[in-house]
Formats: sequence, C-alpha cells, structure tokens
Amino acid sequence: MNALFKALNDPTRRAILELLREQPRTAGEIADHFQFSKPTISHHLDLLRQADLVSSDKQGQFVTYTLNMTVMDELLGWLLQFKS
Amino acid sequence: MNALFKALNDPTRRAILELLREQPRTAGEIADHFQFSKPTISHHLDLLRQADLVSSDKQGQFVTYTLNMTVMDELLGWLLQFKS
DNA sequence: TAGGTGTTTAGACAAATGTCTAAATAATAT
DNA sequence: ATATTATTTAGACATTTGTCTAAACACCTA
Repeated sequence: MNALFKALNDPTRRAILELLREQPRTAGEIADHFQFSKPTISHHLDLLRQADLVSSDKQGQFVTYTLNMTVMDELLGWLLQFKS
Repeated sequence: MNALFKALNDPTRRAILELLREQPRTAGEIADHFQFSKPTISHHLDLLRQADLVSSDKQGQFVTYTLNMTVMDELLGWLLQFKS
C-alpha cells in the first residue's frame, strides 16, 4: 500500500499509467512522450514496477511495459471503505 | 489532484482519515492516537486540509476535523478511467 | 569481433518531506 | 490579571525524492 501511494504521488508516473492504458509500450517509446532524460523515465518505471502497477517484459533489447490493473483494485477497495 | 495524492502518500495521514471515518474529532483527540508530537500531527492535518480531504471547524479553543468525501470521489473517477 | 541501439545503474545534487523542540496564539478558568 | 489548556507557527535537521550526466550492460547486425 505504501509503494502504491508513493508511485502514484508523481504527475509523470501518473501520465505514464495513462499512456499505458491505451497499450503496452517499450521504455524508449514511453520516454519519447516526456521531456525528461531516459534514465529519469527508467527510474519512474522502476517505481511503478515496485508498486506492481506495471509489469515489464524483455524481448531482445526492448523492454515492454504493461499496465497491471489488479493493484488498482486494491486501491479501489481502500477507497470504497470510506463510502459507507 | 497533486495535493490529493501527496496527502495520501503517508501512512499517518491515511490513518487519520480512517480515524475520521468513524466520527469527527478534535486535533488533540487525533494526536492522542499517534506517537508523534502535536505539531507533527497538526502539520499532517494541514496537508489533509490542503487536499480538501478534511475540513476544520473551530469551536472555542477546540478545532474539530471532519472527513470530506467529495474529493475522494474525484480520485474514484480517476481510478475508474482505467477500468474500461 | 566491432559498432550501434535500447535500457539500466551509479553517483551527484537541489528541493521536498517528516519529524522535532521552542515559542506564539487563542480561548478558558481561577 | 494570571495561569492553564488547545492548537498552530517557526525554525532546524536528517532523510527521501526527482532530476541529471556519465558509464555500464545487453542485444543485434554486419
């Protein structure tokens, strides 16, 4: 839960999630959408992976990142606890 | 949205929200539930207020904090965008 | 085996964060 | 008035965070 909120507490990381909502993308493709350096984006992806918000799959030299919804459900559950 | 995620990115602040879920409480009552100093809790309450997650109401020397659900709905909306 | 491309790791650094103590403010009670 | 209680403000300080550049690693191609 800590890693989840930590990962979500950054606008760039949230934008990455919204980007991946459309389709999986490679690290490079993701980086191209932002003005930060590739190492910076790589670090953001690492935090998203630590929170289990994305999964990564290496195919050759490319690493493809995919959105992982299951952990969002955990957040949803936490949130719904307040709606009652 | 930034202030919201920032406010949620701390276990103490999330615990405060869960505490206020039961009923409104004064700053002192809230502080009594934690081992941190009162100024520290006061600061946490300030961040929660900035995110509009709680509202505060001063009556005499006591300040009562109340959970505000409307902004949680905003988060819920953001979350549901991924569920489709 | 080289050289090129995609990605991550390492290390540095300024800015933000969470905590504390001491002091200030505000309301109440004697 | 003075002291007591409730809360916040101010300032300090160590830790964490987001960013960068330079270098390393991994894979591919000729």
